[in-house]
Amino acid sequence: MEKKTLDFPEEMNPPVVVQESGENLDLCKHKEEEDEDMFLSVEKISRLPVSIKFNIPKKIATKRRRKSEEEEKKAKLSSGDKVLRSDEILRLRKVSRQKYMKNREKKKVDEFRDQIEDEVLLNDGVKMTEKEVTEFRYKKKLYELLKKTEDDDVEGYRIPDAYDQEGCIDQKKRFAVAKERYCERRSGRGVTEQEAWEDHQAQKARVSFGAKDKKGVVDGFEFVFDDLKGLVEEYSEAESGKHRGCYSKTVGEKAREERELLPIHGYREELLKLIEENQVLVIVGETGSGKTTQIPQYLQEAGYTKRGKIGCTQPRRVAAMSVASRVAQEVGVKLGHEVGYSIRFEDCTSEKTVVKYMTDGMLLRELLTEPKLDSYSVIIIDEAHERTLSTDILFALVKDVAKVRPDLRLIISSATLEAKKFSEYFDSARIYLIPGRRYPVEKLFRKWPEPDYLETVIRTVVQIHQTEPIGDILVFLTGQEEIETVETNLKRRMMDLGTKGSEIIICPIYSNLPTELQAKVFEPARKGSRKVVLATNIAETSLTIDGIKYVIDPGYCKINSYNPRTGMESLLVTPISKASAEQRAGRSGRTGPGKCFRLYNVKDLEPTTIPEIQRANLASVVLTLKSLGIQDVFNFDFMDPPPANALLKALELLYALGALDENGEITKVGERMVEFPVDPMLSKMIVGSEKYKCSKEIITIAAMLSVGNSIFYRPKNKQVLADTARMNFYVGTENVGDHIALLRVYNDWKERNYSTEWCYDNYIQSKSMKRARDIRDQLLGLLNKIGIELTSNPNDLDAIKKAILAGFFPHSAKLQKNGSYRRVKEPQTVYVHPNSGLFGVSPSKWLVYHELVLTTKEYMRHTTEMKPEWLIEIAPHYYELKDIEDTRPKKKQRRSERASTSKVDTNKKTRTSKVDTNKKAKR
DNA sequence: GAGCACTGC
Repeated sequence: MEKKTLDFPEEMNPPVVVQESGENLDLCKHKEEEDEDMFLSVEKISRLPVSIKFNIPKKIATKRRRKSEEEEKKAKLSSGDKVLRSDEILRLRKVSRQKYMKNREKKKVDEFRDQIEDEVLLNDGVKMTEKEVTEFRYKKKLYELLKKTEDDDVEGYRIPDAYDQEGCIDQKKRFAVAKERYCERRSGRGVTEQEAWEDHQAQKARVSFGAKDKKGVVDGFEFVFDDLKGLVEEYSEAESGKHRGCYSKTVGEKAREERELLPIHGYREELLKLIEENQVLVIVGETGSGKTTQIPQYLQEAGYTKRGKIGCTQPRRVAAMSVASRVAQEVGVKLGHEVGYSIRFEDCTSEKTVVKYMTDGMLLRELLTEPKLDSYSVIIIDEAHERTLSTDILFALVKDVAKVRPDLRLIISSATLEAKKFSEYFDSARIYLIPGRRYPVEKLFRKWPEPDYLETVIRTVVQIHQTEPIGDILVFLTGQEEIETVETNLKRRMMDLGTKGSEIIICPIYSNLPTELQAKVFEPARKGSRKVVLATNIAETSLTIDGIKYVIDPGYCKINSYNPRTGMESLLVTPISKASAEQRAGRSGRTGPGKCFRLYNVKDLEPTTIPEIQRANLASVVLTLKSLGIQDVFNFDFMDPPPANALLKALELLYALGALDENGEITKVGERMVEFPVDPMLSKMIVGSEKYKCSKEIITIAAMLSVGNSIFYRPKNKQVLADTARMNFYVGTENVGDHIALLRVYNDWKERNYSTEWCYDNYIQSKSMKRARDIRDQLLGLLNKIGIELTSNPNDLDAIKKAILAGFFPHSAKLQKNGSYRRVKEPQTVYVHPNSGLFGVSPSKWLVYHELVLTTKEYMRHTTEMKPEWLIEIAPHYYELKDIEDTRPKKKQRRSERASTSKVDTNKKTRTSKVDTNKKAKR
């Protein structure tokens, strides 16, 4: 009580500022100078679009200061603030009249600047008009004149910062002040600020019961964010131990000591108690709380490992590896002994392993052999909010397992936005909040979407470069094409600007970029220059770049969605979700306070992205479920059920492939197929290769196809050379298709001893080839496991093509008169993809293709010529003679064909619905 | 003559 009145009079508490999105940006409890700055800057955030800002000195603002209070209220309302009660305002004034006036001043300055900006905005997107240029000059002049009279030494134009009345406060200084305060407190009172803070936080972290206490959860969570202030530096030092110079202690010792500095440390006992008492616990642990590394250790220390392993899933391989290595260090054991990880192609565990990190897909695979997870005592599903296909399936499966195993503990770790949903899903499981730790990120945004965001991106980069303190810039773009466009335009712009100012180094990064070119992103920029990273979504979660201080986020990304009706995939440029926006902004606050320039308004965004399970091809998912003995996939306990027609399509396909029988139960073939971690059509192709004595070739092709479309590298300036190199794999007497070409690429590479140089010479990505080799090795092992003999038939291309058709017979297409193709079983026109070796050569009449993609047209990717009679030979249950009949009289036959097709369709439907009914009956 | 974000088993 005393503390409160003495140090922080209540009337001095800044008002709670709510951004338009509803987030509480600043909830400082202590009245300090920077609080007011923060208040101002937050207020600015809610009103200022990002563009050239003019720093108008106080003078103008002073003139406008004496406006009525009503107007002030209005202004506050319009900026999204909660209006202060008028008595509070009066008291506030009493206490700090002068300061308040200064704030007013600033506010009015901002308003004035807004007016100017609105005018600038009118000309936004278009190139500089005469009017704009004149205005620009005029304002510059005005500014300079005013500057003379004001004793202000700020030069030029800049984006508003968290400034005080004198201008821009250096963020570092700001934190130095905060730290000073922290030191003072420590000496002045018995309680250190850290202790006080921990006390405070301990009250904040609260347990809530499912959705019943939603408000509490949200409030509590948002509360814990930002009052770290003075502690931020303390903590970050602890966290980034590797950056510290002196190593008098061993790395392990240091790591162990640092454990105690993590925010989660204070909640250890409470957390353990909760886990003991509750079978399922949803944990909201913010970035930097230490949950991923600490919880498994706490559980181990509490003796959980006596009953079984502690498994912790991660959505990404690198995460599983690096976290495991960190924990092994902290515990002081060798990685792979007591602490290990398990990812595809790499099992770094032993019999001793009690804490096991793994990818979510890996746990799903383990469930196939160990349905009750008997060897585990605790399962932690980390980053559950990312909602990968695997985690979504895992949710339902572990929920089921938990019912039959009361001793099993389940911890679901998620970000705020979805915590409530997870809790509801797990039968109102408890939610526990652990505060995180991170640097503050100032968010500036546009009220309206940008008409030409690439241009705005370039302008913002230039502006940051000219007006903001040193620090690298990260720009989020949707794809390679955009990255290349921005790169060339930005270079041009920088040239136009001449030599004044320091240089910028542009680093593009996207997953298809060869590794050696990707490395450039991680090199620190030369002294005096600034790095500008142009990245796709890869920089959102997958890789972290040090030194980023500014993030420019246009708010879009490409999302893959699968259309079950047409069986076609397409990549769509889509607005990101609020969750993504937060994640992107956070990328600027990793090593120090950051700034994020949003070229959109957060309030226009959806809260979360559509989960993958609702937009993916489900063939593989359904086969996995069937193999786990889940009969009724329609009533499976999905957190967000996928569309019914997507499930139906998957069932139909699996039935056609022979993986399911007419009752919808998994067959022998299906059991074999499920062993292979590839798409069901590919696994059927592998299983089918046994018959054609070419399993060796087929697993190579399957591996190459699994890698995707990143085998051939096609740099912009060497396209012709790259294309010529690619066509070398197609030469031969026969019409070599894309599948055979891929086989040749692999075999040639193997012949050259897997040479990287050979890859360079042939415009092939060695990274992809190495991946293909890994996959092939794995497939080889599995072939052995299920007892398919490794046979080779390299010269019988027909045998290989037939084996391909064994899996891909539904993907057949026939040439039409106009040169396009038509799918045999679906009334759909498709085209050979321009990247195919069959593109532009004398067309083959019948083709089998690997996949359909919708870009500018409906394209077949990876196609190979085939003979129509093979369709009947291989898939007599699927094709009739009519389907492949060559010549026919025009009208009559067509009608009959249509009739027969629809008949087949009806048959299929009845079959499927029969499958369904049976399942329901069984249930 | 088009163009492919990112993961995972």
